[in-house]
Amino acid sequence: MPVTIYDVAKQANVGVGTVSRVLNNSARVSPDTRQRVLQVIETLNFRPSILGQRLSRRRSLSIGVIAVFFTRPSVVERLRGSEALIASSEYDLIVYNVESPAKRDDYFHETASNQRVDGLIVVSLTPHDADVARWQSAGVPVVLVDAHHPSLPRVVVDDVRGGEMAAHHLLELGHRKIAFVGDPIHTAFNFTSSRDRLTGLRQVLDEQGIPFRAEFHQAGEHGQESACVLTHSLLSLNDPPTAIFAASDTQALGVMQAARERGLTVPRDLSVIGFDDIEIAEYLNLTTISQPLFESGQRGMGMLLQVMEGSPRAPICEELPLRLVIRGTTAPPPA
Amino acid sequence: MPVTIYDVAKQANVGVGTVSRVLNNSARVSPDTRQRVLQVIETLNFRPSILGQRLSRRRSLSIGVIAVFFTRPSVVERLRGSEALIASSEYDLIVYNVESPAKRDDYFHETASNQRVDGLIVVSLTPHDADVARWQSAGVPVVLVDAHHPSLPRVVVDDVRGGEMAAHHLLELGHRKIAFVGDPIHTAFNFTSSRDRLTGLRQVLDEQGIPFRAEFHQAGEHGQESACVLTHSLLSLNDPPTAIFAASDTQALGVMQAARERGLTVPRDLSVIGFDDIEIAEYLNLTTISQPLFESGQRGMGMLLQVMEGSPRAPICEELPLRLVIRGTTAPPPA
DNA sequence: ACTGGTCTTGGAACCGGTTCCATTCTATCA
DNA sequence: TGATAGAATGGAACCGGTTCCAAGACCAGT
Repeated sequence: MPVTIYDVAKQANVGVGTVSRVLNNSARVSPDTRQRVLQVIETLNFRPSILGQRLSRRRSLSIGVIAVFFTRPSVVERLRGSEALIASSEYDLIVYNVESPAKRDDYFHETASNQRVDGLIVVSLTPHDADVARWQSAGVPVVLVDAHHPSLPRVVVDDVRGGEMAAHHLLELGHRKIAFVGDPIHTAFNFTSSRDRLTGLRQVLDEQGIPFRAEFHQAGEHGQESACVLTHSLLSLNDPPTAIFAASDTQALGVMQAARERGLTVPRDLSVIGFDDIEIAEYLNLTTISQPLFESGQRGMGMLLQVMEGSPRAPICEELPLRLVIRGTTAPPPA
Repeated sequence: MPVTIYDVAKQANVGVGTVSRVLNNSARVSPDTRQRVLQVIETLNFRPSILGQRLSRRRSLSIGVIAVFFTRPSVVERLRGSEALIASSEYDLIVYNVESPAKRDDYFHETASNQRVDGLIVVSLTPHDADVARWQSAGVPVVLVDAHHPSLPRVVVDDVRGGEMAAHHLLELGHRKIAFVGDPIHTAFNFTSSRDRLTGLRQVLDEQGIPFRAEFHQAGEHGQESACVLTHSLLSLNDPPTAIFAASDTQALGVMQAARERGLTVPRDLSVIGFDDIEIAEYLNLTTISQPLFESGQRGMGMLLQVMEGSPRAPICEELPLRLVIRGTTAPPPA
């Protein structure tokens, strides 16, 4: 039923090779032959089957993105960046949403065997050496976004530095009692950003000779509700913090909610700083460490396309800049 | 280099047909032959090429989603729903992000020609009859989410009814001066929801004999900033509204921002009601009309999978329920 | 007229599966 | 024992493109 390249060839009185050459308008075809073939393609309304192309070229013409996808606004923003760059290419974008370690491993495997994708972007997930080896032996280029592996190109931010920036800001405002609300140190997904941000905070406090009290470190499942609960226990302490650094804006929302529930005014009674600068942060007037989310996805895709073009240089680690965005949720501590 | 079905066949001393039968473990193969083939598959670490399968089955084994994608939180939520359902199937999810009418038309065309996708979900975009005809003649099943077309199965909400619900709520609180902030009546994408929600509002006002003043209808580009600007002009009127119905939560954010900028307290000085119940609405304590976003994506995908299984019944229009969620941004008008 | 080179072209082989038909083998029954 | 049905299997044909090789056409130079 559908019209194939053979139909076109017959109709135009040429061989299939010639039609193919016209389609991939590269090889040398005489102008009038090309014209005739194009004419027939037009009248028959022929569109080459992508399935046939994919098999014969041994390329899937699609790029996969594996991410802990929709649970975090930051990830959506990164994905937007990747999509923006791919839209003008010949590739389709396939999304693999990870919701459990098992799912992650599934996808890591699947993308490495049969030629499901020509290239892969992995967001915020750290692959094991075995995963990397599998991708390499399968010849699948992989770029990491917001994750590290020594033998993979990647685009990252310096989370430790980000933690330091938040710490300096709060110290400069006069805070000495600074608490941290973040993810668990060990998560099923091996997330490192929350841990690194805490490290930055502690480094600065150490330098300044300010002890970081154990009870000022609160960790729990990523999310607003959890952060709210953790903040309540912080604010119930005998000597509560005057400032809270949340490992993400989402968690900062929970912190502010807890403050509101206790009748505290931010930033008069409590300063709050977040991380990421997701869209809603501006509306909420949240002071935060801004990282270029959209750009990270875009640059990751850019690097991937380059690698796929065949520039097999040593894996690049591109570091995107962080920026302290001072808005309205931080102020000097109450007198 | 990669191991094929022929390698397996030779090694196992059987024909390729037999290997194929084992792979699709359906046809009758003797137990010990199956065992032997599976053994060889294991030792050779054979994974059938998805590209070969796709061509021979003439199916792309993937499902596309066309959406005005990442610009709206509500769309992300719908997409999550679709993804959740597809993850356990054999299909890959390809996302097509529409950013202009031209892009939309591109995607509408592409998905209808060559066998790019086996099925399609279209979110919040209304296809033309010509588009529908093209998909039908190409045999591509399509399901609409948050959009209408008489010959396509779809999952929708009753936006007019939603407008009525918002109107009743505000009237019951005692408001008589109710304004509306929404999208332009005619958008490049033919969005209807904002228009329908306004219709609902006006119907109720008409019934109650309350005139709807022309200057109380403000329309502009979808988004927070635009809504903020529009609200300022509403609040600058000689006889300003006491309540504003925003066509979406995103726009309600802009409304509240404008109120804040003018030193007005919500809901004491001004009541605000939104639409959608996106995630942030709960945090902001926003009164809104809640629609099941996640579920809409999920149900759409469910319908699509059904249609693809081959239940060619008449196109179903499934209507999801709306729900008034009273939170903290609506109150009786100031005395 | 013959030689050698370039340009254009046809079509077979191939990519890696699925499917169907023909064949072989085995068991059952008259 | 021979006929027959059914199960198991091999492999050619096919899906719809791309690619490569050989061959034909054409031109210039001697």
